[in-house]
Amino acid sequence: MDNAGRQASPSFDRRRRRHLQTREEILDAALEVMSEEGVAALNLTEVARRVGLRQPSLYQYFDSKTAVYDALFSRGMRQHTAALRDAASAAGGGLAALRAAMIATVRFSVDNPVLSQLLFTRAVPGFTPSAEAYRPSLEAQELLQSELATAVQRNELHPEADSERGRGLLIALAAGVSSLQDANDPGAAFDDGRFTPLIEPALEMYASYFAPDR
Amino acid sequence: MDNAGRQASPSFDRRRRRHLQTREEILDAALEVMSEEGVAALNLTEVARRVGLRQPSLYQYFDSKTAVYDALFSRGMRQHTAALRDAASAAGGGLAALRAAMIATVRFSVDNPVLSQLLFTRAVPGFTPSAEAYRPSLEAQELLQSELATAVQRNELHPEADSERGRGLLIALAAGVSSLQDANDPGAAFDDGRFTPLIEPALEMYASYFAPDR
DNA sequence: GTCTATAATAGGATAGAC
DNA sequence: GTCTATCCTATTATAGAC
Repeated sequence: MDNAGRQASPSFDRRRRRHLQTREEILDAALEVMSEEGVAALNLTEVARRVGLRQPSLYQYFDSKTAVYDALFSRGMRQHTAALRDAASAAGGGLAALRAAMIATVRFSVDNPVLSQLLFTRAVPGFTPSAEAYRPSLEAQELLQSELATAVQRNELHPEADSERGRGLLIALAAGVSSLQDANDPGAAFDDGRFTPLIEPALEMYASYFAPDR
Repeated sequence: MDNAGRQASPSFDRRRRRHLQTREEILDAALEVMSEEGVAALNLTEVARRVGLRQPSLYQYFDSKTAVYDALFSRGMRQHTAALRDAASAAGGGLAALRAAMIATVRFSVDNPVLSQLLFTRAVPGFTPSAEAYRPSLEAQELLQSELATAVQRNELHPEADSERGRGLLIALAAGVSSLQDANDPGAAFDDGRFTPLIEPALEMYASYFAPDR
């Protein structure tokens, strides 16, 4: 191959690292712009300005505006899945992990409202995520399902909790609290939100509805 | 006044009715376009084409694109409030009315996803509804609160249900089910939705959590 | 890899004839 | 009240020099 030697050289690695770093900066700037102008109103000229480039130079990093959205989607899904996984594993599995995961999800949604719109709603007209970008969300689903099974096995929840209905209700609670917060107290962080504390009684309500002895 | 005589004449009334009717047709077409292209991607040229007019003629009916959004918002809020009010009064007040109102809200959201995005989220960048357009939603809030009070008085719900926390949880349930449906099974009507049936156990969960004897 | 210049398009809004 | 014509601006994307 032509570039076999170049791939092995340290300068090539440095260049590639720099390239990837600039890509990240572009994505960060894109999120900023979307925060200010709206998810659907991503403006590449403004993004370029913020990273200190001219607009055509962005095409060295992304093939199109849609590619920027897709990279944001992919990175966002990975971040969300990681947050969920970390919270669940720190809580030690089972019902405690489910609680922690749902709280982490609300926190993520509220602290990243723009990204959440991109990830969880159809806010951007032409955009459909690629299969690769969508994949991390499958891991998150599996993780949730596995913790539900654990909670049932540990006799922390009724077996009915580990059904499509039970899973749906759990997710609906997190989605509901997030959207309530976003609609009625936008801009507030998770820890300052007027509605985010509702996730606690919501999970309590869920746990008592699916109590093991029912 | 100059037009005192004209206002009294039947032809003036006819003309005014026709004008208002065309306004409605424009709003309907706008919703159609938004359904296909995205809430934020309202395109006045396309709207004009669908109602059989040229784009500049729309300015006889609305001063600007924002005015179209505002009229949609106003009409949508009135429709939602009416649906909620009708459902509640048909159910006879109290807990039954609350259930009916929440189901009506989910139905409205799922059957009008685009309109719901405009009403309940910040999907359209530059747009903020006028105070007048926003008013009907206050009536809906009062109605909900009054039925909560009734349900407590009738000993159908624990007094704690009629608190900010209780109200928040109730609304979060409806919002959660709606957003779950929209995100995971978009396009389906309320009666065919894979997730809309969750509103029933959700309300059951709510009622048992706020059972009067707890 | 970044730039200038520019193409290509789209879409909101206004002027003025009929 | 509707039209044609047009303006104006914004913004994605490409060509080609350095």
